[in-house]
Amino acid sequence: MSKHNLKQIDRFVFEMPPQGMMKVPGRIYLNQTLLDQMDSNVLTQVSNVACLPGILKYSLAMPDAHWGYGFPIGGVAAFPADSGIISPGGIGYDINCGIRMLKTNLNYDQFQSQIKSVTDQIFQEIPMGLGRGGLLKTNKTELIKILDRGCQWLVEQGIGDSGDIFHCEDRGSLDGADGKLVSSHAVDRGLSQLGSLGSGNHFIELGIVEQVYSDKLAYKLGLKNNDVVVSIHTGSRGLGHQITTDWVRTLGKYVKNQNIELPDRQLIYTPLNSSNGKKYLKEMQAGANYAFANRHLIAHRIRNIIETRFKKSAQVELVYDCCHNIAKIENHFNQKVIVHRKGATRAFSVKSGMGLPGLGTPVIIPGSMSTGSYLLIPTDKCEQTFASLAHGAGRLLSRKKAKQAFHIDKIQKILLNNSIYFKFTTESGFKEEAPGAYKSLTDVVNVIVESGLGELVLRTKPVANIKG
DNA sequence: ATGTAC
Repeated sequence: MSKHNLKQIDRFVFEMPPQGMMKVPGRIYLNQTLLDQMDSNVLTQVSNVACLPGILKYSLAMPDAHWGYGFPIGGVAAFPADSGIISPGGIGYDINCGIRMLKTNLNYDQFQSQIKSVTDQIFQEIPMGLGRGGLLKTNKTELIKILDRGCQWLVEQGIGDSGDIFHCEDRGSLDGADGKLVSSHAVDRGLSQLGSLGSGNHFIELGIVEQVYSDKLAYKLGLKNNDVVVSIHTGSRGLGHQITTDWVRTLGKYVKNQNIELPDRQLIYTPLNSSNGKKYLKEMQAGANYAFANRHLIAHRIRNIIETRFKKSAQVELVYDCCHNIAKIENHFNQKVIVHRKGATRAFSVKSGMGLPGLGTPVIIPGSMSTGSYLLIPTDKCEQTFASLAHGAGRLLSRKKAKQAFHIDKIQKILLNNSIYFKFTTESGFKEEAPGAYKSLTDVVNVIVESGLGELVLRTKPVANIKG
């Protein structure tokens, strides 16, 4: 599948007509620049996903789409909940990788003198990087409760408050999760990492609200110009990875035994209503609850750091927490479906009654470490995308290419020129995350806004960034 | 993304 086979059906929508085994068309939301920059393997992956049994409407790719395991990152696909399938490739190894934004009641002027020391303290106190260590020591019994109930259990233990739950996708806990099903290997990996950032594109960023596009929407979110915010991007660490590894192995055998033909071996799946499908769903939900709890614990420690430093005059509250890698059972087009979002954000408009009162589900879209984030509110038009939007700027260069292309000094210079203080765990990880390794966040957000899928609320500017 | 291989 090449780019010239794409048919432009709207200003920012390109369609891939069904060919061969494709059951539905592919649809990609992008502009000409993003199309030119896009790896053509993404098109192949979109068309491969379109071949999966029972896929509804379209195989979708968001404007930040790039190459991934089986499905593209930025891929969205829905299947009937009663007769459809679930596929680990449509969720990703890092189950419920996601982003959480916190707001403070401090403005830039009040915070400025403390930026470096707060960042240093966060860097020191939050476990990060590839190794071991987590903020909360638990035993297996407690961990199973976290797998079953996510943030809700933590709040019952006195960690965080009800506001932390309310401002979280699915209130920080997925029903149906069953921690008892999770392999002891996955549990063991999870025990030592609960409350840790990880590595790769995981980060903690201090930012300020630089531009407000909608006073009304920003007010509803409790944000205004110059407010200091903190964003946390991480997922389910080794536990989620191990759950996925376990199921990729099991389902690989199933697909082989059933002689199921697939355009790509990485697209292994199982019927959702099979015994394996139900188990995988429950384990995936348990992994998602672990990721919610992980972000919750990191946020809680950052809250303590800031509140202690500012002598209790400071308040740190959750703006919203969005999942990026997850499958959800939802209603779309008058049907109960399972939506796979892999590197995509849930986007229900206010009409849905989901998310926050009078808003819908806020969508936080972070860029590279030099660009900050956008906050948007989905419009009713997001029905077209099974209530999904982009999740970031999207990689332009692979990790390998980024490491070859960028020198550490140059990245540091870019950040210093932008007055962004930074800390990182490894030089190679830092290079992989160079700003130049990412596409333009403005292009991604423009596609969303110009195609009528989202309304801009505000943009933040980074003042400090920590890379795991 | 990931104790970057079973």
